Amino acid sequence: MEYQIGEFSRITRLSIKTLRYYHEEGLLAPSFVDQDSGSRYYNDKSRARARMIRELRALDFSIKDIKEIVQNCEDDSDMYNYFVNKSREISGRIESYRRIEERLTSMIRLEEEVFMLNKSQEIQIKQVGEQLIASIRFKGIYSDTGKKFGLLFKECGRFVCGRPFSMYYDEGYKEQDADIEACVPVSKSASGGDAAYRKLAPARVVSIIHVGSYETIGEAYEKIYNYAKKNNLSYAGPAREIYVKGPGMFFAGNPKKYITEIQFPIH
Amino acid sequence: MEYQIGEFSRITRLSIKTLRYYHEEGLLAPSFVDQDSGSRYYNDKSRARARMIRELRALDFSIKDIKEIVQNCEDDSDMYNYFVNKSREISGRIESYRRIEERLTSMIRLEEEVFMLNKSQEIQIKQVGEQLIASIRFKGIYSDTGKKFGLLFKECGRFVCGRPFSMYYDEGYKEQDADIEACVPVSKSASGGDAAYRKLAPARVVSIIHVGSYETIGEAYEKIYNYAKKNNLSYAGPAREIYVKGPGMFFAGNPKKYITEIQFPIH
DNA sequence: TTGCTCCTCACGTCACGTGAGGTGGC
DNA sequence: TTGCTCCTCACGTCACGTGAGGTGGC
Repeated sequence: MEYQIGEFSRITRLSIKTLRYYHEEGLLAPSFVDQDSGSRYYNDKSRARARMIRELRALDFSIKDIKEIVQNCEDDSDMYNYFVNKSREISGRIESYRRIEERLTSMIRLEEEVFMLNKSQEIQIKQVGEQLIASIRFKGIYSDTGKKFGLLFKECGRFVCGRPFSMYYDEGYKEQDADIEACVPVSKSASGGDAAYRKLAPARVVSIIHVGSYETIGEAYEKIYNYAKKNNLSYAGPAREIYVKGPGMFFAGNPKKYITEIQFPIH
Repeated sequence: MEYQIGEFSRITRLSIKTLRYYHEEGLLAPSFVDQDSGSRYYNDKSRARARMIRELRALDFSIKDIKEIVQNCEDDSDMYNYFVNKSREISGRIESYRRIEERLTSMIRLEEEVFMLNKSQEIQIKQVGEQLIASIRFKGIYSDTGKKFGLLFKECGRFVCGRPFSMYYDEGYKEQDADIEACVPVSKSASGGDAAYRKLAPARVVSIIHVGSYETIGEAYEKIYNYAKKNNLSYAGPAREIYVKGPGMFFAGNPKKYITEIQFPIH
């Protein structure tokens, strides 16, 4: 049987343009070409070939690969090496997409958490679990903390598994020479770097979410103090400031939208 | 600080060509362009932007996407929808690559088995396990079997989990009206189609590998009969012919390389 | 003069898809 | 004449990379 290109296209589910392209590439020549009109005609042999090309394309082989395969192979087992190489290539691609997916979902989760926290601005008492942290304790001014986080992120990289936070060891506010510990939750401890690793015991905390720039964080502390007094709570250990949302990975963002959670451990 | 394009390229790990392309696309304009020489100069602001573009490119966003993002977003959380969509897209791609990988590895495994069988051409007695099969039993000539396999593959599709085989119920060779069952191992039974599903009991079998076209399969039967006589074995149930390697998925291949395993159940 | 860094412009990539404009036979 | 099917030719895609050929300042 002979088929016109339109018929053959429907039979093989390859578009007319694709068939013409394969002809041009010398990959799938029609069985006959009318010299006057230039019309292409295909037969059953072309059909088998078209099917094969389709299958190999579906397995992500390039036109160039397929040309080579039809040149060199006359049996499925001759294609063994091509399959092995292609499989490696595909595995590699899956792997790198998987990594991208992971990063995307972690950022999505992060933004969803931020969204939730944005809504719950009540003071509450809650339990926080034990966590492994990497930290750098130093004496200096508040704005030095950023650099310490930089070091921590550099050292812990992909083992970072939570938001950075700092702990304040002074009894009150100090402009200079403050005793600060920059911390980051990690999934694995290491050594040889700038960071110290330790487990932070579980704790009961009074928590408040502060939305807005760091300049106005005093208001949040005020609320916590008032709450603690009213409810007769006594502090246990240094306060933690968790940087839920600050300058982002991509945009510095609007400081009015920054989110900080303050946690005061209590007995 | 201002940087020439070469310096900036090393800082950002974006090639000079890439930087020029981003400029042309209006995605990352230099902070200053020398009108005489056309030389581009970049500053620290360009640096932050370059970093962002790099990150987004690494997450597989297109240049067009990134243009839109920098237009519409001023905060990481504004990118939420872009992340969600990209994540879906990537998941889809992973899924389709996973399917390709699966097909490739199954074909690789198949060819490896064929390779192994090609080497072991001794008669042997072995145990075959229970298997669920889909089958069509019919009376006709040997060459009808192909069509039945066609039906079975069509019906069972991706549930096929082994090589097709046929069972012969006649006592001797019959040219016509032979009583044949075309079978295919499956992982799941169904109903409503042409196939009957049942479990094939485990069995002890005498097995021989026949390499070569089906025309010469008589030789293999001869060897089996002789072996059975010499070892006083008595048959239990119909013989199975397992089509280990016939015309391939891609190439018809050389019939001299076809492989058939004959299994004779024994007591 | 040589070397270095920068520039623009044109072309290639990969597997087709999208027209525009035209033909031949019912 | 209209409709249908076929054709060729040119251009677009996406994010750059690869030259060729040239410039300006040390």
